[in-house]
Amino acid sequence: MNGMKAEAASVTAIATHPTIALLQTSSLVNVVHGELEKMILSGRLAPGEKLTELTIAATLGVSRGPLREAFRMLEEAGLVKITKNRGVFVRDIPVDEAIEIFDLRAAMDELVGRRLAENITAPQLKEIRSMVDAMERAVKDKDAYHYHLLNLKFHDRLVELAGNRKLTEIYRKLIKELSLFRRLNLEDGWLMPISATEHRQIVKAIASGDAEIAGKAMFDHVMDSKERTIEHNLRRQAKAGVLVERDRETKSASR
Amino acid sequence: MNGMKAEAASVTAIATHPTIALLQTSSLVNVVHGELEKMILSGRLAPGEKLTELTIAATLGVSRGPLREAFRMLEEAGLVKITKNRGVFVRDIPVDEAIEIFDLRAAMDELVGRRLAENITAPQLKEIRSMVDAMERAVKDKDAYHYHLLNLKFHDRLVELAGNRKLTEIYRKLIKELSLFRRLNLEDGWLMPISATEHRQIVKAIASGDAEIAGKAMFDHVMDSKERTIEHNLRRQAKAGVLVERDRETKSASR
DNA sequence: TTTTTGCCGATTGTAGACAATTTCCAGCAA
DNA sequence: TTGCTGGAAATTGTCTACAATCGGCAAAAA
Repeated sequence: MNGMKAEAASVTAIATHPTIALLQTSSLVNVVHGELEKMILSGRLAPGEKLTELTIAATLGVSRGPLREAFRMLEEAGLVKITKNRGVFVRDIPVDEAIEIFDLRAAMDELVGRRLAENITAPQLKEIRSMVDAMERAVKDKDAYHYHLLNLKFHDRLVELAGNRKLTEIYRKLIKELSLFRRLNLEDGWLMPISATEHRQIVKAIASGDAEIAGKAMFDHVMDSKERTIEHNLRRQAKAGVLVERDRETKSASR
Repeated sequence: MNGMKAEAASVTAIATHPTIALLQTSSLVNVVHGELEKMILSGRLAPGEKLTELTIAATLGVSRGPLREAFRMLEEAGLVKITKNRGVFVRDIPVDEAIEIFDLRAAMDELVGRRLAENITAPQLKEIRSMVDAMERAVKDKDAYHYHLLNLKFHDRLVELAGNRKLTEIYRKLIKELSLFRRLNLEDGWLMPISATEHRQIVKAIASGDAEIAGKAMFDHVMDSKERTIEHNLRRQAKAGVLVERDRETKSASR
């Protein structure tokens, strides 16, 4: 590579390179953890799926040591479940737990709403307004997927703007877990307009500066979102029957 | 237990022994994790302290593998910080983060108050009343340590009774992290009476069945508790001077 | 003196080997 | 067919060994 002679100089110089800086801070464990998380959240590794150490290790090209450490992190984050002597499985969030997470999120988002009403700045307000605009365009275009992404981003940004890092951290963990709730993703197409309207109201409440109203707007929105998601999910399950579930299990077992 | 062959019977019999049952469900990793957590929360491993793998491994009588896995779990839980190629350190929660945790806790406890006001049963109400009684006795006895324990138990029980397992899980994680906030533990002796009074009000509000009032009582209590703790902490720091801090850093650096 | 450079010990990162446990399947009996 | 029983294969749990990296110290240069 580049001149190895000037060692000291090259060290500081190299550290500015993003890829090298990454190597300096993140070990294999971090990389593997990130990789697995992406695979789980994207659905490439489906809920209930077994993660065999040797297989995954070979796939990612690492040994079992770092992989097991990454598994422990994912377990603590609630994305996988480790059973002694049996292995690691992608977690499947049951409806009860999804409901609990929504309720908790509602309380957290209420806090977000209050804080934002008190502290938001003009440019920040402008920023989230433009996000709402983008979502309304997605509604008009009937682009459910895009709307879904914007919606995630919108709420994430609101939490971030509330300025409580711990809150942000836990909020994001909850969202990740929630994404393991069966096919919560998109498909809630015809509900977009309602959701979009509520977003407009949220921004209005925040802009008004009334903490309680803004908090309530956020709280109600999440609770409504919960109702919609759960109900939609139950309907799906009823429609598809339990056969789908059995089919999926059989397929993964035969692999 | 019922008439199987000798072997099968003995297996099920053994499983009833608590220690054996533990061995069946928990691996070395879990044991080590639990042990380290206890040592950290009890203060035996102090914030900022370095946890050298070989040393800890020798102390606990395990190899580095399981220990490292336990470290990863503790890191994800926010109890230690892992720095690549430098090692594992017990985390030191800065004031900012403690404040953030209190604010978040307040929002969560507000939810707890609301839920309890709506759903609490008579025997449960009786139970928490008796806990408040016990705390008031501790106040009379000026037993700060006992009060501290009862206070933790009281709030933990309230969260538990709210019936949201996810909420309970995260609440407990936050409490653990918060316990790493410097000398939050006890020492807030003269503030006990105020806190005790607020507890009485909380129970009253819950018993009234008004969700919003109960929620607000919980919220305010946590926020007051935050103010007391932070202020108390700052005063301590000011009294001791910054010299202590410098001294500690110098000592650890020279090691 | 102050700074720099090179080496050495200590510690962490990763990989591989061995032990323990579970799972799967063939074979047999009811 | 159903259910049980061995035993082999697969998988996980743990340990040990080796490689990579860091921090500190001492010697040399400015």
